[in-house]
Amino acid sequence: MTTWADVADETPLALTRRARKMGRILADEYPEAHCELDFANPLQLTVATVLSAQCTDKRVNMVTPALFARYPTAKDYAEADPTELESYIRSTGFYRAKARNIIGLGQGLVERFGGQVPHTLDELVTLPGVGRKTANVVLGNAFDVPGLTVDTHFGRLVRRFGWTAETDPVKVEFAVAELFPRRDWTALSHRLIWHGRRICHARKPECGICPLARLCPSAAA
DNA sequence: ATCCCGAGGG
DNA sequence: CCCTCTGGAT
Repeated sequence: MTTWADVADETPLALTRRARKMGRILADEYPEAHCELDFANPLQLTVATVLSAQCTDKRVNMVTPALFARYPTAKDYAEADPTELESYIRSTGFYRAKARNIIGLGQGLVERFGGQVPHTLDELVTLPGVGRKTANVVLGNAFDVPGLTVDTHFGRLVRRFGWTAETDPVKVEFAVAELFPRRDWTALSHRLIWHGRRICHARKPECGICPLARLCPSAAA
């Protein structure tokens, strides 16, 4: 078992080795882990990811077919009536703010990026509703640019694992980036999120059936 | 630090 | 009833 006392004494090299062992176990456990938002192009993924804030992917996928049919292009969002757009996305929560962001997102894309979703993090985060986490989801899943998507699951798990004690998402991202090669970042993000949803729940983690328990200080308690 | 906001689970 | 769900902007 790995205890918190062990983690406190762990060298950077030992931490890297333990983290990568855990990463391999997750890879074996979730070989099929992938983005669970339904989308057919970068614009759809960007909008779906904006909608996914504080909402399950399953619920986002319930509203996006009608939404994407009604608003096929960035220009359609840019010209959308807020009340009508809200009616499509109401059940995802935060619907007024999300509708406002998505209209601004469409306008930003039309005015500054020729109606196309940009391929860099710096450009993506200039768009309303798109923060670092959303930008990394788009890069990793629409453009095959490696990115760590530090959301609530990701942060909770890596702190429980003792990979970092940081709570600031950007610091968490940089800390985990040190532990894994770049090419693994996107898949690792998916696997952490899948594990968080299936076993390492926020409320009642199922350490008894967790394949990582032997290497996780939070399971030793 | 607080707000935005709806739906489902324990 | 409270907590949580792949956050972001003010």
